[in-house]
Amino acid sequence: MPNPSSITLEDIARVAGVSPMTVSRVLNGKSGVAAATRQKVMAAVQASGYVPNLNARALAGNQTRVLGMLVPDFSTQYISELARGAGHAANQAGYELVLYTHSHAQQKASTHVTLITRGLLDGLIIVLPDIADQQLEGLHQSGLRMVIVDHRHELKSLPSVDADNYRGARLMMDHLLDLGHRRIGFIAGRPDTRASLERLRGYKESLQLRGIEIDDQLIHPGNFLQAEGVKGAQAFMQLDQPPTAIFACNDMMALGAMDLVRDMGLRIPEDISIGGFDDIPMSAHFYPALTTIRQPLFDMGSAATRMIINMLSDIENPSHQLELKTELVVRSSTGPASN
Amino acid sequence: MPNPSSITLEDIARVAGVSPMTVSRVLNGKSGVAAATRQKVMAAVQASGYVPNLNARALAGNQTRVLGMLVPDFSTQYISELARGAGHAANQAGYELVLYTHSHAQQKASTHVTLITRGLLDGLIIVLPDIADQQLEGLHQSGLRMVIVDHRHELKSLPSVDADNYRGARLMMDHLLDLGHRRIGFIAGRPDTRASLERLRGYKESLQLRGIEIDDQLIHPGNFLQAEGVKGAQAFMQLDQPPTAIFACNDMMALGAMDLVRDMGLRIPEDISIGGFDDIPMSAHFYPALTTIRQPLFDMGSAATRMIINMLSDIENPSHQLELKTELVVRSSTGPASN
DNA sequence: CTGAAAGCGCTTACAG
DNA sequence: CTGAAAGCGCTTACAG
Repeated sequence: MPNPSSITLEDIARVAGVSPMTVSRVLNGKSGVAAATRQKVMAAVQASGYVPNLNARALAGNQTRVLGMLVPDFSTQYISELARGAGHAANQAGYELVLYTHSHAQQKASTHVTLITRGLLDGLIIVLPDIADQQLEGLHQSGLRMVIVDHRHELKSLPSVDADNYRGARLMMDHLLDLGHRRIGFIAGRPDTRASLERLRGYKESLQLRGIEIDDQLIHPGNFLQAEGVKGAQAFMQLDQPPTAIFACNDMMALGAMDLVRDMGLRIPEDISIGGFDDIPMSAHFYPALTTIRQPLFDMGSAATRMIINMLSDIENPSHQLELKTELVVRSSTGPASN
Repeated sequence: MPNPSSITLEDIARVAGVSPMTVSRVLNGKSGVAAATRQKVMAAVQASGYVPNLNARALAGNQTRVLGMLVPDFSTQYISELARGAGHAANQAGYELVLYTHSHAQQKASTHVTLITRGLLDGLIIVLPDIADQQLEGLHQSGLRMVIVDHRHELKSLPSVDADNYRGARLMMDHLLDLGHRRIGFIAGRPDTRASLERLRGYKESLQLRGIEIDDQLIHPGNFLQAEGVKGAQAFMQLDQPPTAIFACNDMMALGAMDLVRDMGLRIPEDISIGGFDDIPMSAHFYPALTTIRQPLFDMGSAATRMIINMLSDIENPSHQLELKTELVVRSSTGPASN
């Protein structure tokens, strides 16, 4: 058996005694091939271990059947859950999913995106883009099939998938408020994300609805990273009147807040309650297990993939701006207000 | 400005008033082009936003300058650290790194690997392969540039990168033994990995060296997942004579063991010590912070990438089997034996 | 230092 | 139901 990677479609044609065209047809599952012919071709493919060259296929004008997912990094479970969902949906539909990041790249992000997309990918899922809206728009105009997960601002024109961040924040706040908390610290997320802004809006409106004044000292900037959770909690605990609860904009920052608070010798939730956002798998194993807002990450990933595949099939896709529900998951890090 | 994705090298040639050949030369940084010509071409490229078609480039016989990393899943920080390192080294050398998994794929893993590799990737890093050794060997024979990270068994012929797992296990055991522990439970990793076997060997030999008999009840099978850590710890704690320390084969299983032990109302490390392996970033934030063995994951990823790039450049690469050092990181989950 | 030709391995119209 | 031709956008020898 020769080296599979040097076998071409023409070789198969020769062995099967048909034209390359016919081999192409059976390989692509097209109709209009006699059963007997199909058999012969299949047999030759099986016997040789032939695998089509994706570059040639793509160049000849069709598609690669590989989808890309561009992520800010590989390090959080937020990303991995999204990727699991996207990968699952892609494979269901006969596509490959490939992940990449441009955090290290020297080139401008947009060039980078164009480069890898030109020919290699049929479509792209962009998670938490740190590319300017205008450039994204340009990419979209230029015909790149894409959907944004957790987009920046109000790109109403671009296909996107998000969770209902505002409502999620409201749920967490109502939970905390119902437990009697009145001073609640808020650690914000990356300020260039709509998700973060929406959660902040939920925080503020929840307070207002109960007639509680917003105290700017209780709002700390953040960036979704653990270390910022530590800093936020630290700032809060140095206040004359520290909060009795902290609502961190994601689970990793909640973890950071827990680290700090525990280092100070406080008990969770007896002395202070802590809530997160995301419900990454790990959060159930924090100590104490984290009360958080569940984003359907897996579903968001698969929904994004299905949207792209629909675009590829030119199927009309009415819901270009998908928003999935969030829900409160009560575990052990929140309890009645201590004072 | 026309749609960048429809501009070809020929368009640039026309605009710059040179032949396509010359454009190709400047794009690829080849010598033997007049400075003035180079300038003209560059200007045309800049103005148009031209980006080369990777498929055409690859098909024409060269390379894509994209490397792949095939991983069992995207969900653990063990993977993300490896990917960070690999991505960094790739970008340093002007390559892209793309991640993918075949866990959902219906097809046989090897077909899958061949498919995506045919044309799309210049080389492949395979992490914790669950592909039969023989098939890997076949892939290698067929000319695929690859390196295995954490390989299965004794594939001496394949390029690989590993940590010194045996020594790592010895370090943890010596630490525990020095703290006075005599009954130490061991939760094993995925049995088809060499890493797991080597750690088990380290466990056993450490005991023997101190003249402590090996008790099979204190060795529990595992698979590197959190849930298996829970089960292992559970089995140990039901013993007539439970261990005073547990050494889990990776950090995620150590986390599981911590979960269980705490649910039983035991204190860590006062009542029982727990040690892990990997030193994933999260482990410093477990409660209590985990004592573990550090694998240089980032470095392993970048070393693997550099090995592939060397192969691509036909640079002789003497050290085809790289083994990186492990070290003990003492934090708060281990302490003196309690009885 | 620069260019004309052939070809990489496929697929898309177009015939029959 | 099947095939001969042209072409996708590049690059590799080969000339000059």
